[in-house]
Amino acid sequence: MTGQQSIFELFSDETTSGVAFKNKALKRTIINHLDANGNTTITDLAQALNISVPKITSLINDLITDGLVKDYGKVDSKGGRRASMYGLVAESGFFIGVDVKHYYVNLGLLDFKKNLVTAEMHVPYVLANTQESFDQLLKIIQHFIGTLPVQSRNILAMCVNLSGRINSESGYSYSFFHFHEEPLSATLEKAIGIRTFIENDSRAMAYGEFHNGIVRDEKNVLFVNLDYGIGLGIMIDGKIYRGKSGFGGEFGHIPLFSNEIICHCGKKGCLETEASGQALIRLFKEKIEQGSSSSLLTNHKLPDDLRLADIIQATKNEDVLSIELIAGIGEKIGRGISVIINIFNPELVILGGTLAETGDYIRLPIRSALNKYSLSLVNNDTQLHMSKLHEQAGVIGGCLIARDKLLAINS
Amino acid sequence: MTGQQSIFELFSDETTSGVAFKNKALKRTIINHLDANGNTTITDLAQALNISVPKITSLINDLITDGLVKDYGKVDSKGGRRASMYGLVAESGFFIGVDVKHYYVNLGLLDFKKNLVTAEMHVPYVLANTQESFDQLLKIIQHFIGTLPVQSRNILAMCVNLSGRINSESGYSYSFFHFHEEPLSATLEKAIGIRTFIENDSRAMAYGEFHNGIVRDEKNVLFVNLDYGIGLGIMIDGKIYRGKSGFGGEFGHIPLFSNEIICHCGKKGCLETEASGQALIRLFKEKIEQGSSSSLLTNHKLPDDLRLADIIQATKNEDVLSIELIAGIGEKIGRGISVIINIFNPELVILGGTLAETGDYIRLPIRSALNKYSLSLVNNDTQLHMSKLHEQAGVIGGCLIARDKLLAINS
DNA sequence: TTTTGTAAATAAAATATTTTAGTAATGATT
DNA sequence: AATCATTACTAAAATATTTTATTTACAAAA
Repeated sequence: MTGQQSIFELFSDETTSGVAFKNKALKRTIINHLDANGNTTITDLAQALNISVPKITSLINDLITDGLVKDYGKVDSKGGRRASMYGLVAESGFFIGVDVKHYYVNLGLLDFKKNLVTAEMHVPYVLANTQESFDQLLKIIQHFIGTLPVQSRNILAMCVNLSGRINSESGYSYSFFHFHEEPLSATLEKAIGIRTFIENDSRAMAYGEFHNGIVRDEKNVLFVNLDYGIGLGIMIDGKIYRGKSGFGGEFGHIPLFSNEIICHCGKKGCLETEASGQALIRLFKEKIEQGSSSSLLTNHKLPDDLRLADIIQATKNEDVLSIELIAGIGEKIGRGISVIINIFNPELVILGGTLAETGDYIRLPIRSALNKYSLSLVNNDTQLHMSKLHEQAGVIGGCLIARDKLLAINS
Repeated sequence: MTGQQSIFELFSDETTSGVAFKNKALKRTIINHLDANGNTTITDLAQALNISVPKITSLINDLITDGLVKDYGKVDSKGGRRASMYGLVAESGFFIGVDVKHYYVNLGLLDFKKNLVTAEMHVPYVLANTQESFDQLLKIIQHFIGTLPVQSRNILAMCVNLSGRINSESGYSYSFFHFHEEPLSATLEKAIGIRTFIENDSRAMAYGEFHNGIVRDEKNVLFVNLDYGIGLGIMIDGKIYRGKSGFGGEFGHIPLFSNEIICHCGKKGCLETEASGQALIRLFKEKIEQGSSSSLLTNHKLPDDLRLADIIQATKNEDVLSIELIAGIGEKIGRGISVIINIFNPELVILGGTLAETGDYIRLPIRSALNKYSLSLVNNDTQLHMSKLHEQAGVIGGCLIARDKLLAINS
């Protein structure tokens, strides 16, 4: 009976009570259902939600006048009157994801039906913990918004992914841009003018894969982000797990090795010291110094700023040293993953991040290490897959987090 | 309007729909609320559940005629009419927990309000994977039920805790008593005549601590069971985590060491090979062979079947060798725990199981290992506490699992 | 004591929701 | 092409729930 209320109004509980409150809750339930199950009929909704057909009809009509739902035409029938299909309206709202990497930024725009409308990949940028770097990031975001084909007031929310320790609930980032008293999310929100969330990069990528990537019905999934560092995104019971202060999934710093390499976290023996992009680069340089050869050498010298992307590219050109080193790294990563498989007994482990782009070169050694180190009973339950969204995992994940946080989905 | 329906009826969804279904759901919600929040008033319930006062009144009256709820008298007021307090009825149903250890069984009876009515501890029994051992266990359970002061038809459910790999959803036990095609829970149910669930011992103990022990409002908690093996119970978002097939928390077999000791799981380097009760006994025997002295020696010889309990007792008598070895074990356990702290960033880690009964002898080396191996930011979030329920954790946890599975609480 | 302010409980009225019965639409069958 | 069986949808009736108003109960202040 309300009609024409804004999305923001529908998704806030303030000052409503009694019947109005219940109707709002029911509408949100319907939107959630349509989101999770796709377009459906009134009869199906009534059955799934245990609400009478006339009531669903009236709620759906409300949602249609609100512009959030529309009639997608009739279904085929096998005898009997054909039912109308109702579903979400893609254009009723948009969401921005900003995936900040070490040397570039990816940005994307998602519509209400979870389609990626636009993506701008590899915008050059150097992430550093300075005010200049932050200002630079703001400019990149503002420029991106300027290029978008949608009105800015239809952009409902944004999520910025950063590496390091982030409490996405409070909005504080501890590893980067922690310059003010106020949470980073609030600073961003003021500067950009859009409701903003922040999230750890690995968790955002994981979120993308979980809700718009390779995951289908699995509810307990691990996503391993293989990049300069090694990150972990955890989905439990269909929800992203963040830990007490948002520091869950610090997989790179579990003390798995008995070496003397001091990790940038200050401890010794971290997984990351031997099984990460950083470690790969270190080993690569060591090998070259010891006289190994590689297609990356020009005049017997490595480029000054040898990047992970270079080595990954080299494996695609069959560079033997790169391939060998990646196999070694993979074996160690596999040992790390076997730890979390034993603990989580997940349905699926996804390998993502730049290193995962080497495909079987990294997957096979990981697979064999899992067989070696995981309990077979536990291991048999667990599928190992490569990322489906590849380098877009972060943007898509970011957009989805913005969307789902705003709509209170999966929370 | 229904009145006088049985608990089983209320907690099954079959063949009900429409208003009747919704009323059942509401009643369950009320019971859940009373369970979680204790006795409360109609006004409070109406506010908390967003249901009108007259409706709550009528549901509460129904529950009273059902015998599930009763009036606990008036609250004090500071002006205004005094409200009646309503709460669950302790005697409306009972639950049995059976905690099967290596050398004894603990049994307990819990009432509807989560009070432990009776417990019979340390009933002698030797756990072995044989039919005889199983039959013996059945006899112990039947005898216990015979001694109880409540009618058997008021015992609503039972849970049996076993070590090893257990899928509590399907009811299959893989490490013990896997003699038939049918799930072990079904075999037990037929033999005893009470609705039966089975659960992994560490998870059951964890469940006890989570819902009736040291945990207050924490939602992300780890329970480490230090016994002959080393088990892990995981609470995430207030719910016990079981993993895909119920094999989650295989903490004892993470490959943390680079030793050559073959674990009983068949792998090398498992945490359990160096940080567990088994390892403690092995080390103890080695030390004695190498000429160390201990109060456990009689005529320079160890008892043939040296048990963990003996060594734990010895520490209480200030036996130096036992204390030293436990400190060493603690250090290694601490390294293992630091792995899961980094991954989970939990609010609380609870140390339980027989080894935890050595108190500070085990806690302090664990604590110092955590400082050494955990990321400090993550570690600062995490409290480390000893078990509150001690050896009763298993029985209480078992009873609670039976109760909560039947009532569909926390699921 | 009486009054007053406040809150709970109940009753009555107003709304809302479900149920039931009936109508519309459609493919399959005759 | 007409009828049948089936399902969606809609209208009206029946029931349920909330809202509002009233009564009851209680402590503190006058």
